[in-house]
Amino acid sequence: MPRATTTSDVFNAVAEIRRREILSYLALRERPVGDIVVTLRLAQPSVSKHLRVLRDVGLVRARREGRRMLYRTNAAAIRPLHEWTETFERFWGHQLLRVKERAEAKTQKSDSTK
Amino acid sequence: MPRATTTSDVFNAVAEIRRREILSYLALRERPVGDIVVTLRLAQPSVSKHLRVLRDVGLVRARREGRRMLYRTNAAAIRPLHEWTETFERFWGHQLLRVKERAEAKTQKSDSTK
DNA sequence: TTGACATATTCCTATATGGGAATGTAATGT
DNA sequence: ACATTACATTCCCATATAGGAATATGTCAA
Repeated sequence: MPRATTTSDVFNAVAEIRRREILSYLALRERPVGDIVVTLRLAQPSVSKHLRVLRDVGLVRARREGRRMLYRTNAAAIRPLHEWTETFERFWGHQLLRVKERAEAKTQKSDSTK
Repeated sequence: MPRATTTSDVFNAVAEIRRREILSYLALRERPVGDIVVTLRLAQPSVSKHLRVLRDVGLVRARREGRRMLYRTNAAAIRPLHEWTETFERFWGHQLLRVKERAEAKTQKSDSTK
């Protein structure tokens, strides 16, 4: 089985660094494709393809303005990612504690850790 | 060019749902491989391979205890991900505002938005 | 209509999967 | 030494890229 599709979910979509860069760029404000091409120095077809992926998972929204397409980041779609990482937040502190605990256990050198 | 390696960074490593499940499971406490196999109902080789990826990017730590290998999640390695998503946090509110603004603009139906 | 501009799609290719099956390796018990 | 338990690695394969090149689509201007 191959890897999951980039459009299968937000996690897969942001796995690509170019797409993360695009998201950061479009978070500030709406921009036409050409601006992304120039600013991030990517080939135009490449940008269009990345935007397609981001659009499919709802990470960006688009609207047409004349010949140009204006894209902007839909920050709300990043929330699931944020929330998932947040579930680990409480363990950051715990792990420091564990290091301390192990250090103490070592000092006493009697506990068989089982 | 193919997709980046799963071990290229944390973003790619967590793109796989099985690996996210493993991380959640190992966040609570240290576990041997066999427990993951039984609990998450995955083939043993599959679990070993996922653990290998997670280890390579520092998302889990391992230590041997007799025949068993005990793995645990290294929550700190998830921080970069958490911090990246956090940069978008301030836009969640802004976007709600924008929706409101657009709704109001529509009501007045006079502004040509440019 | 014709041309120019802006973006999207298609075609091609090398590559990195993730799962299944089979096999390799390490540690323990007898 | 040998069998058993617990993991790790290797081999095979179908599949989804991401980039480059070429082409298609859409919009405006003269």
